[in-house]
Amino acid sequence: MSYSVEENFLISRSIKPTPNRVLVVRELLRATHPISLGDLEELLGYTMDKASIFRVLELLSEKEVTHVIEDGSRSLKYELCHSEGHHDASDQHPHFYCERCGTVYCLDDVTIPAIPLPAGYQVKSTNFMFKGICPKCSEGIS
Amino acid sequence: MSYSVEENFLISRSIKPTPNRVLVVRELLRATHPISLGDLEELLGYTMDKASIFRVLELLSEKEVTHVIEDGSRSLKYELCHSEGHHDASDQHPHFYCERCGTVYCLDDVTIPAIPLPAGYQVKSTNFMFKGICPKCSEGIS
DNA sequence: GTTTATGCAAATTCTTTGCAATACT
DNA sequence: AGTATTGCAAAGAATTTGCATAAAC
Repeated sequence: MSYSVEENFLISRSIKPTPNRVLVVRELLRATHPISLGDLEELLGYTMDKASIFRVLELLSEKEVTHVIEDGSRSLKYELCHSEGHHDASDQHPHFYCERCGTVYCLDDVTIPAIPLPAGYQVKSTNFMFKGICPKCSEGIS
Repeated sequence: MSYSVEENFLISRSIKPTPNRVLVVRELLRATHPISLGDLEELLGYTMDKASIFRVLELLSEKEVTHVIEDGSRSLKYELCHSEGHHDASDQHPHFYCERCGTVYCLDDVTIPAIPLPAGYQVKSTNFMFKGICPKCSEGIS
């Protein structure tokens, strides 16, 4: 008996793969953009209660498996970290929020140079957001 | 008859200085950190309705006189732009959100190097946030 | 049998709007 | 008079919690 991709994903991060967690992780793995709790409800066909989705996302964030993205819309968006298990420099790619279509793009290829802060600030995480119009909306395609 | 600092501030930005606007701007000018609508209510001794505060903040944001800061707390925070009238590079200083005391620091002295994005992204504004523990909380002073 | 996970309902919190009353020009 | 501003009340929207049931171990 073998595990599914989602189960492996969870087990490798020391999280018990319950049915709801598997479903949520499946959507997060599929997603090409950060998605909100409401997006997940919709993607799952409103078969899972939002409190349950909330608790899965809460757990994934606690375990540092997801990033939480604030993009200026009212709702938080989530995406899986690229690194395994912990936030690190490779996760600190910036995001781009399209003010027209609302999509959040992960600018994976954009590296943020090291930015020295004044003494005393202990940085745990970063959130770099660009806002404007995305390529698709610029072209009028989307 | 001369104008107050707050009135001058508003007039120079083509905003009519009503009593509420003057009071809100006074607090924003005094503030050393970005503050929320709730903070303003408290600072004003709950003499101004939150809907009124909201509309002043809305107007100031429309006129690009304030920045809106998302720091991971549930509430938006506001600060006056440093430049006059328009967002520009000098406003793009990063912020630091202290996860312990909730304070948002403006890292004015920290300059973000120019970060080239892939073709097609039209950047209108940026929001760079560091999160962690601030110097005061690190020392156990605050 | 105890712990963990889930769904339902509702509470919380923050933001935003409708509308009547007031103030300004 | 007519427009703009304000306060009060309530609506909206998203997040979070309490609790009872169901599942897992």
